[in-house]
Amino acid sequence: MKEIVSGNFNIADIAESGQCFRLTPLGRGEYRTVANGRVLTVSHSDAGARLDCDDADYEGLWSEYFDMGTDYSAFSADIPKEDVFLTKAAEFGKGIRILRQDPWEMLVSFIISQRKSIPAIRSSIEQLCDRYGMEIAAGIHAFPTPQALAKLPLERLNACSLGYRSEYVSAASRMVDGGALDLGAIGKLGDEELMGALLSVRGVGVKVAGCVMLFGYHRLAAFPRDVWINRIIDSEYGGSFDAEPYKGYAGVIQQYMFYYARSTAHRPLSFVKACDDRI
DNA sequence: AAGCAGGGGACGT
DNA sequence: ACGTCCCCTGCT
Repeated sequence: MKEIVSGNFNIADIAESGQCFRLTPLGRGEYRTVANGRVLTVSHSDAGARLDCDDADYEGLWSEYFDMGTDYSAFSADIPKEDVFLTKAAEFGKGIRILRQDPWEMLVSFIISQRKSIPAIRSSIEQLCDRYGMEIAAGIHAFPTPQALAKLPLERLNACSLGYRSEYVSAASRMVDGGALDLGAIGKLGDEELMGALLSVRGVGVKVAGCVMLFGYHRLAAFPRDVWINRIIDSEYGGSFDAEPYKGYAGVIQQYMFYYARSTAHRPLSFVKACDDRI
């Protein structure tokens, strides 16, 4: 058991921020994540969060995964007070951290995400993992390897509700498995070049590539624009938002905007009220 | 039960 | 730059 004392670590905020699909609520404020070929249970504590792991695993594995080396309070401190929306959004989402997730898992997950709602994305990914991922604990499976997916006939992928995305996932798997796309090597490229390399994958456009950069390669300058972000830019910023002032951590700003907008829109009134109470 | 909102990219022009 | 097609899931 490892307790993390930080005002900038809230596992519920992280789970709802749209960056991960395998961090799931177990009830009673507990969450389970599957990453690094391991399973981890995380719960709230008064001071921050409680991780169900020992010191060695924390130091060797989870500290990195939860990006504990980054000071998130510094980001919100930089937001100008005149930007009322962003100031509120950052306060609301202050428990968000950008997880350091696996590039391969992010690539496939965000290819699948296109034209799907978050519950639908989660469902597809769970089916893929349950059927083709290695069992790492009772009933819990790791994300499938490129090799495992590369050899599947399209019908197997279709059966996981991938729809027209099956061909994209299959092709990407074969690219990575065959060495045509080296996810480790492109991680050494600069932001522009990395974007270019990701865009060369069929089924990957600017938005998906941005998500892979931000969540799989921890390129905090990436600012993926999805329908929620565009909606905010329209309603709060008159149709154009300049992420330039936040260069270096625009992706963190994106997360605050996304999480705040989704939490206040189309939710039960009780939830919205609870949100207001926190500000 | 049935109707409907939700969600990016490829490709052709 | 813009229009069209892809076509199913989860929620109400």
